[in-house]
Amino acid sequence: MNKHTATSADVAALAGVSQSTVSRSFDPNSRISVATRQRVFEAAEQLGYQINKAAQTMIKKRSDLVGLVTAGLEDPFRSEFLHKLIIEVQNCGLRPMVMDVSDRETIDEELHGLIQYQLSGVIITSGTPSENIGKAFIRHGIPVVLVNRTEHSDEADIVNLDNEGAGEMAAKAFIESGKTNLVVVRSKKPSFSSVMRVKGFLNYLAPFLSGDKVNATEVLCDAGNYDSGYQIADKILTSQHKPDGIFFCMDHIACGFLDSAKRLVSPNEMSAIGVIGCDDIALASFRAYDLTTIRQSSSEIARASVETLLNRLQSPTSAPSKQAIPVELVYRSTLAKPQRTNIE
Amino acid sequence: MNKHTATSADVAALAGVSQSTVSRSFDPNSRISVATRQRVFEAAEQLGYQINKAAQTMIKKRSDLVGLVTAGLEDPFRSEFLHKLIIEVQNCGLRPMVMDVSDRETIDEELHGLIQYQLSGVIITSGTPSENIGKAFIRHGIPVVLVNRTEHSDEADIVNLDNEGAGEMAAKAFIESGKTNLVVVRSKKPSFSSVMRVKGFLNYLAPFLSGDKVNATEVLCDAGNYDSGYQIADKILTSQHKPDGIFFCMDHIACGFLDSAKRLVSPNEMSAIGVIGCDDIALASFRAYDLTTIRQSSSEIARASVETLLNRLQSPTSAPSKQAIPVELVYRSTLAKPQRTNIE
DNA sequence: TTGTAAGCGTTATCAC
DNA sequence: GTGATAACGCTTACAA
Repeated sequence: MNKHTATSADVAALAGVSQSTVSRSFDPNSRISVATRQRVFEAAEQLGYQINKAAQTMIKKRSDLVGLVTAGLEDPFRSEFLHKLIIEVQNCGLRPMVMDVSDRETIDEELHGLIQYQLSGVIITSGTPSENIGKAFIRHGIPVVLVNRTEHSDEADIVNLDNEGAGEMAAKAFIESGKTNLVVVRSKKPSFSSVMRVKGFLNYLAPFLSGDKVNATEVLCDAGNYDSGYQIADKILTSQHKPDGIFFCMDHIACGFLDSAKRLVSPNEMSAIGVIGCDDIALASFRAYDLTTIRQSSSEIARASVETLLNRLQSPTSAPSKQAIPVELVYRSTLAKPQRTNIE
Repeated sequence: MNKHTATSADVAALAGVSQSTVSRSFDPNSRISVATRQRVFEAAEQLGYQINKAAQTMIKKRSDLVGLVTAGLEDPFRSEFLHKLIIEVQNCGLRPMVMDVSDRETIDEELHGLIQYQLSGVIITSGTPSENIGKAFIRHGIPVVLVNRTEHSDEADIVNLDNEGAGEMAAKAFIESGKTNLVVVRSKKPSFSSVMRVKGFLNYLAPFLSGDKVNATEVLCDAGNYDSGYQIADKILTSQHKPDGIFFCMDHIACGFLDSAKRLVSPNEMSAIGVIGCDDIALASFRAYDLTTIRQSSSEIARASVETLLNRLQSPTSAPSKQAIPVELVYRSTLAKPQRTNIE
């Protein structure tokens, strides 16, 4: 019907009130007589009026958009995490604006462009963007939450998984199961998570290694995906010194390995080799794999990330927070839960 | 340094030009002397100036945001598709604002809220939103692209997969392989894609069915996921009349079925049963499954969807378009490519 | 090519 | 509780 979209002035005219009264009617905190608000709402309804967010943003100097910076969405864990983030952001009345920075030359430049949108905040879940870009946001008054990216920042809030704890947990599980010849596999390209996971793994093992009873090797595969796991199996299973416990920094790599292993060693032999993955993606629980793994709760991180952002919006000047979300060992068939522990 | 974010006026002051000259300098279509533009850019750089999108949107009456309406992101095909959409939207200088409408009571109401953002367009990939909501967008001048949702709309542009073609293709492959006792499995809850896939499957089979040589049964499983496929295997493989060809409307269901089948029938027996999935998600090519399937190119649909939107933005009044993206049969080990066809 | 000035549709600050 | 009125930062005629 109406050529142009209705504005608050149109509503005001129809309701027979001033434009500012219309504005107030849509603000729950404004005290307005019930009758007036009622009349305004009816007029608004009739005209199909919707607040113009651009105008609102201009005056409030803040939109209700939250930037979600991601990369590598082909990794199911990341994509699951993004999904959870989207839900969480929505649930608190904000709008997720997603930015994928995979394979981008000019990441920092493009990210800089987000400043134009007067975002309520930015949640950075990719390792790619430089440190500087976070600072640029903060300089423009846009809160930044760094997820699983770094140990420390004196400006941005931090939410991490307990990556190191995950590594330790895997190492502990192997030791408790009496495994002595251990391998830890991560992608060649170092990511914050994988490096910390390996670190935790080796740290836990350190005292055992010196006793010479246990040894541990770090193996690098090409990438963090199924195919790399498939390939790396040759290297691991045909070595002279076959391991009896393998920790993969990502479930996907572990699954590739498991499929590949079926060609290389007998089921019987394979059953003697403990395998632990990391993330607990959906695939890990499929019967074809039934992978023992360290569960990272994507919902928990998402919840914590958004909560952190909301806290920051409430108290913009408080000191940056930092938290690590705990992880959990899920026993499945690739490493059975030991009946009794071998160590105390 | 500067307390407040720099505006074009600040830049103008520093560059010694008028505010409108600054504005023009950032518009590639404006003709401005090289020297002036240079001077403006330097001043902008120095002040860390960024265009304020809210102000820009207000005057242009259109933001560069595109609404991506999704649901069921736990389905890997959907999540992969969303990923591709995000990339495509980014690549044409627009910004994806994602809205997940899964498990939402008040979908239409919430979607209505998107009107507030002066979106450049909305791409609806979920079946949940009602027809009306699309009309509401269009009434407000926001172009709508419907993806895999419906056969017809006289206002919105449509991009579909060739779902019916996919079903036909599967049926044809079975017939060519000499399979005669066929089953088609879809999720209990009807979705546009699965219903059309089944329709295509049965349509192609119709002439053979009447000859009584071939028969086909439709089986419903609980949901469109791995577990439902796992469960449905019992029903299918323990029936008196075991099928020799099964078409699953989603790869995920097929994979669950395949894992479950390993418990129920011997590998030898299983090798006589042809299985075809649909979508060609990453999982389908894993060695554990190596599933013959109908590939739907998520990149292609994403590309087509965004292209459709851009076309619409260029010519707002042209008649709504409709296209179907072709699909492709990928032979893997669950149904081998026949050497010669049995029919002409 | 550049400057001046008039909006765009809200919210916020005053009066009343 | 309500109504004027002044921003907010940009684009775009219109003038020069």
